[in-house]
Amino acid sequence: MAHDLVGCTLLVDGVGGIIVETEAYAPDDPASHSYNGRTARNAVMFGPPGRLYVYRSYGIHWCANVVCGAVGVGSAVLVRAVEPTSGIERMRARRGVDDARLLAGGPGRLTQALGITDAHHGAELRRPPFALSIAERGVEVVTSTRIGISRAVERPWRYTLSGSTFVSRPRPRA
DNA sequence: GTATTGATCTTCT
DNA sequence: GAAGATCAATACA
Repeated sequence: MAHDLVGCTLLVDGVGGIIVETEAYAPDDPASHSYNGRTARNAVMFGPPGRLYVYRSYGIHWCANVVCGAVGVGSAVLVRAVEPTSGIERMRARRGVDDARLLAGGPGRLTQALGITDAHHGAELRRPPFALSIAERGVEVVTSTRIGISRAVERPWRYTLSGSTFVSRPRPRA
């Protein structure tokens, strides 16, 4: 799922772009919020796939995940970066920056640029205001280790669009 | 260019 | 009480 989401287009109320960076989080994964079982915060991860799991990160930002797998599994894909294609001026207004790479390059930036908050927690991605369209064929995806975590660091579950300059960190940290 | 730190909510120990 | 799926501002090289 995480691999296939790269290259797809994600819009919220017409604002968004091409997903260029994702990370996978699995139930048996110490870095996953679902690792210690179901809680009030992560309950959406254990629900039906295709919904949005939104959580507060470091007390400041929102981060957006696509719930996948089956009901009761507890698996999700963190959307880490988008290449802006639609509603760029609205993103600039929300973010207060000019550089397109800083509009939605990073999980916290992305939610701010697309206007995603806890109000969208549990929402279905197939229904408005969301729009998720399939990738074109021939998308080249690079696999690397995840970033920003301290547990299960070795798992190669980060997926980026080959050659994209809109990822949160161009080079995976060594 | 890299390094350090403050912001400040939720969960886990 | 500490740590965390982060970002931006500041200080240095």
